[in-house]
Amino acid sequence: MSRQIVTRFAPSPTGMLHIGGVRTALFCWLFARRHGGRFILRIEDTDLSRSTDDNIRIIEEGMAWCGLDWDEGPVVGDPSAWKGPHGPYRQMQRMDLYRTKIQELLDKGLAYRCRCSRETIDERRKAVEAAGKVFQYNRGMDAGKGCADLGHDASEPAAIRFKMPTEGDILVPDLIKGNTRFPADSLDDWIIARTGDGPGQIGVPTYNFCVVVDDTHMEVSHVIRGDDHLNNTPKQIPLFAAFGYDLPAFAHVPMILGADGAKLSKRHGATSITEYQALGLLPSAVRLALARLSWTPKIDGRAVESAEEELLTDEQMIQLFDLADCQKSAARFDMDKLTWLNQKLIQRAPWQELEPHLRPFLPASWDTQPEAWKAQAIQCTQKGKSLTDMAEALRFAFERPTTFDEKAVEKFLTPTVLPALRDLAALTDYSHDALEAGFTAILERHSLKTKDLAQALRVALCGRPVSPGIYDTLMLVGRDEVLARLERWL
RNA sequence: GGGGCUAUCGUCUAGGGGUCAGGACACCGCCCUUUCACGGCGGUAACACGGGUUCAAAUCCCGUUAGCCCUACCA
Repeated sequence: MSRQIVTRFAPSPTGMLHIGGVRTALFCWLFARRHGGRFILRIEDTDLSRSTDDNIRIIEEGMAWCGLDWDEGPVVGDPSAWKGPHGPYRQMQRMDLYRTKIQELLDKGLAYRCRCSRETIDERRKAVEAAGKVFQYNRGMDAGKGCADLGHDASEPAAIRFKMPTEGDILVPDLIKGNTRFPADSLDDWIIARTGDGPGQIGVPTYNFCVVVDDTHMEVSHVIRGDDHLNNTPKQIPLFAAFGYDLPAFAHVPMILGADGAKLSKRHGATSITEYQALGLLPSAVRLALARLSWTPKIDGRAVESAEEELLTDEQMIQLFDLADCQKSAARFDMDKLTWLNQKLIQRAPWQELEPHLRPFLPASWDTQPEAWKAQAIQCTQKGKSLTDMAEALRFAFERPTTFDEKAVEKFLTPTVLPALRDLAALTDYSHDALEAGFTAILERHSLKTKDLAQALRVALCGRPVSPGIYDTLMLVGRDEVLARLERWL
């Protein structure tokens, strides 16, 4: 009987929800969904000095906006509530478990109390480095100088260190990177719990300790995380062994770099998911773009081969997702590709589906418009690259222009078209067909080309020579308002 | 400094001994056109470097270089 597939995304609430984190979460989510498993959101808030409730909320909201729903994890807006059988899902609320497990290690002699102060360690580090060596606690030149063999009791505050193996290699099996060997002597006895507040107290455990305990107790089958954690894995593996835990499968996914190949940071533009939302991107486009960095979907064993095949739905992504088709190397973030994906997804979405995403970018009066009007407004602007483009393209429908493109006025609102404009005011039926028929008749009467009248109208109605199809423009503005806007030119 | 990961068009990538090294985005050109766009068609463009192994290397091996990660009582 095989274990159920369980993945988890375990962000630290020390800042915005980074786009790289979202990608990791997306892979975890896709993998869980692909295998009918469970996806856990766990908050790693053991860094007391940097974690905040605000940041936890930002993570939850960002995940929700991206459509990355979790089966187990915190309940949005209620710090003391959670869903799932393995809670709580905030590490600071799991201290009792950690302390029990640390005591267990202490009792078995697999960990020890360390009373070395930061100052003394700094001194020893300097000495070792002065000799041109690498400082490692209780290794090499530092061997025997620390607390490893002193058997300190709990009478004084102490940090807890884990006894790491000193010989051989530690093998890290990985579904993406393959097998990697780390020499045991490149790792030292690391701290699993910070110095406690007083004698007998065990302080807040550190990340590398909590992940091992939590991943096991939450029955995580596949640890999918950024490859910046690959180097942490050989520290964690002996800990799994010390507890007698089974090893989960590991999959370290490559980092996302900025366009210049450097670590993705603010100077590359948007890094937090909230910024992508504000840019007018569809969550589905963000998901696809992120998924396609370092992952090549294979359809019948063949990589996608056309623009059409690039446009995968969530269902297809879930169906196709396979860690074996993931790249080992880091990928640069490509805003152009995201923009293109966004445009294509906007184009093919039913207007009703687009409406809730578009609404935040439109004036409040949008809500009072009739459904048919909304449908038309959306459909005739669905060629835009983003929701913000669409909103901008619809401005004319909400506000009377206050300024006019001078060059355009000069070029299109010529004395020869004004009589045609006057005739147009006589049209009363604003259905598409009637407008077209009326238009054609007016053009013939005044020997004008479509372009002449259409452009003149655009400038008079919108202030600039750019708008949706001219009949759409007229219909969206509405007859009364068309007449009002035309008045100043006649 | 030590340890680890990585390396095909500008970008994301396919390809894993014999391919004209394929696709997508971007870019350029042409066409369509009531504006802006959309759309259609076509084009430019890559195996980091140096050694091996082999009849044959982008592909396998070694080295170099470069980038990234870890080396915290951060995660």
